[in-house]
Amino acid sequence: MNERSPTLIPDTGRGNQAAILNAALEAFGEKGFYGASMRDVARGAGTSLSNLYNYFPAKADLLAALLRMANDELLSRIQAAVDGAGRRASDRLRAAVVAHVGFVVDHQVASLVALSEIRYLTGVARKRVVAARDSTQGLYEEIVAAGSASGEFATPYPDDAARNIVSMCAAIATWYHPGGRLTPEQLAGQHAHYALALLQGPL
Amino acid sequence: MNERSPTLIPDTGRGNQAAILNAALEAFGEKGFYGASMRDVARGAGTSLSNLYNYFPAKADLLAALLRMANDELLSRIQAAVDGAGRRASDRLRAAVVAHVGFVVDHQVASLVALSEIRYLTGVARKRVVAARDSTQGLYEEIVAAGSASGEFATPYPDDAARNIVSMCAAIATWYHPGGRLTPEQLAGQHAHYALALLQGPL
Amino acid sequence: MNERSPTLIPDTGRGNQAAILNAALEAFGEKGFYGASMRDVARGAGTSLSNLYNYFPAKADLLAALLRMANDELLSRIQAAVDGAGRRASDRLRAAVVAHVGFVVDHQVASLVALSEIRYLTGVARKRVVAARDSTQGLYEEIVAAGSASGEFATPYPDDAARNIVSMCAAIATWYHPGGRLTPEQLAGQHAHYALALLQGPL
Amino acid sequence: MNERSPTLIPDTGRGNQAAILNAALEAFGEKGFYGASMRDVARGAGTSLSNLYNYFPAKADLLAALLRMANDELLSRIQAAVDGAGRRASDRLRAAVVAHVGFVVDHQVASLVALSEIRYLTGVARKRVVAARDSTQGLYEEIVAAGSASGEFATPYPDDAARNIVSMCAAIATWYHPGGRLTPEQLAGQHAHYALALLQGPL
DNA sequence: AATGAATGAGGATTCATTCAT
DNA sequence: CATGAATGAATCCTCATTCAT
Repeated sequence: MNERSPTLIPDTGRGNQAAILNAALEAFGEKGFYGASMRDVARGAGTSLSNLYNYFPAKADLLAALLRMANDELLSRIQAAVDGAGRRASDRLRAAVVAHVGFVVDHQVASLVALSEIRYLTGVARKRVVAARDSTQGLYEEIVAAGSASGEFATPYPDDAARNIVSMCAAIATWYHPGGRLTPEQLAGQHAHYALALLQGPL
Repeated sequence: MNERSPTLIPDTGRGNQAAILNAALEAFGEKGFYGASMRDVARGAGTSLSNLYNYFPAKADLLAALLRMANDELLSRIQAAVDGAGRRASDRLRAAVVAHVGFVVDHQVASLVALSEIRYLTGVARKRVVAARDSTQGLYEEIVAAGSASGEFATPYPDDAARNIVSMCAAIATWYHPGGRLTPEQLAGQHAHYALALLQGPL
Repeated sequence: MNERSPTLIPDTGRGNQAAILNAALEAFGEKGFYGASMRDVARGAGTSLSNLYNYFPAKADLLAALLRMANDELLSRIQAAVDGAGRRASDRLRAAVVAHVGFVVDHQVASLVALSEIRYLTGVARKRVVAARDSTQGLYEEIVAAGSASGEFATPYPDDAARNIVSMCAAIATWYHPGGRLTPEQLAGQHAHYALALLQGPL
Repeated sequence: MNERSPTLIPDTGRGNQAAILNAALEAFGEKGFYGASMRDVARGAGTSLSNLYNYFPAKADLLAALLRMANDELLSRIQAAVDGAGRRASDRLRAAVVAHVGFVVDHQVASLVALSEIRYLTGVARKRVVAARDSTQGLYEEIVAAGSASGEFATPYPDDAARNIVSMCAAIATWYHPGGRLTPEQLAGQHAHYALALLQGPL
């Protein structure tokens, strides 16, 4: 909960809600959606099993809430970074990637859960999360398209490149260890470099 | 089982073993390791629940067998491709990526399962699969290192670049649809391009 | 639950706990630990299978609880009887045997289960029950040793004699039928006689 | 299989029958009738699961065969010992007990199984084993009755005393350890003493 | 005799969820 | 809001047994 990590899960004032969500995040992160039980969540949240249902009517709603928050936060971070960047597409892209990597590092577990447990969402909840994810990718596509139009980028496959940028950023969650060889800032810088590299024309 | 898809699961002669593995692959792919039940697998294999246990003493052994096969096949495909390529690092890298993408496309479900269900493996089984995965990445690292030494590549972070190449190839399994906009060959070519792009020096 | 049979299983207030223990006792007594299923116990207790696990986390815990109660009650009955008897070792022994036989008759099924199902206990639970059993035998050994020292008894093998006394009392559970030829009191008197007879010197 | 232990299980010449019975004895002794599985028995006998059924059509038949053999051997050993003893009831009783204890020590596991697993026998098989057991006790009752008639014994409860003699001998199986404090011969002598002690009149 | 494959019933246990308080 | 008790369905897995070879 430091400066770099504005809390993902809002303190709603409703006593245990945040504790429950945090416990669910941890449980899903450790054992997966099916592997984690509501009892695990209750234990982690320090409340009773039945009390969970006063906040979330079903297990899937816990996952849905988690994924919605994660995607919203990711999207708004990237959006804000892009808005604060200059006109040039490369600057905007760099800002987006730096924000993206920052989010993954700040909320690694949430990123991991968002990556691997979305499949267990169904119906409306799933559609909303997928839409948010698409919005994120859309941001990248816009930047790439603008850069292509302006001649800054030369990639023959703008949308595919955008997707790969997202993949690379998301994949960080699967291997990152705090305190590793690279600082978060270095990691972000590195990935900004990769993103720009992907947008080059034929070599 | 066409030319592009040498069977992942060997026909052992033991009647149902292949059927069981295929059913498990399908079930794990669709519902995840915990989400799929042994009944699902039995149904898919056209045998009785209890008979599964004559072939695999535990559910986790099914997953372990699947992941071992997938990783072995991926590794040997890439190895063969690299061995058959020329001397130049860029040619070798291109061959590796093309083989990699080919595998993911041929065995998309297995690739997806290998990507997302490995976490449910424990003990020795997990170690073996992780080692196989590391071997694959090691292949890329060798190629990148050789190319860096020869001056073909200029990336300042060779190992990180190798990891991102693997991430991009693996991620294909999460979105690819046969019959989509790109043929498998185009997809492979595109990713070979991305791989080389990642290895550029400062832009 | 009459005067002669102060309840073995305490009414804890927790609604079903006593019912579950009683049902388990009956089931284990009738079919043995492995032969009885948790479904049998649930049926006997008039509750659902899954609800059993709110009270006892495993089948073995049911057995452990049962055996602990039986041994505790046996030990405290004998202890109380001995404490209430006079100084003479023969009086104390007689009191112990009478109490022992009384327990076996009052709680025949529990005695039988304690005799034959203890083998299915493992780990700490087993150790505790074995210790309680040894305590009971220790009571007899003390009495016999005291009587030997005072010259009341002349047996050349005091500890072996004590063990046989216990064996004889315990064995009653394997054949006793309420309403048989002997009243419980006669049976107790008879066994008190046997116990003293065992302590004779060379004939 | 030394001189003191003429094999309980006859070598029928039918290849594996003896091995199967021995494995069943060991398995039932270790885990109990329900706790041991036919797979355990097959493994112990070094044969296949299905081959068991060529020798014994059901699991219960294995137990029945075992118990029949054990009881037959016990009975015939006691019978022979009594027949070889002199006229005096005390000599005959002593001989019976010595033979009885010898059997329990020689075939401790079988004795234990006979003691504790008979409950899992049903129907005719059970009746036959119970009858054999009653015959053994009958032998003791005859001796005691004869000794009572002749004035050698003075017990007021001849049949109950006989039962207790049997109980004491049988109980040896539950605690005996080869190489313990007492040699088998000492143990036998001790129990002969106890048996005679039980037959004394009022002390 | 001997075996490997097969099966239906049932084993203990855990699940998400509900309800009365 | 909060809880403990309760439940039916489902979990993985093992069972004794059968059958074709």
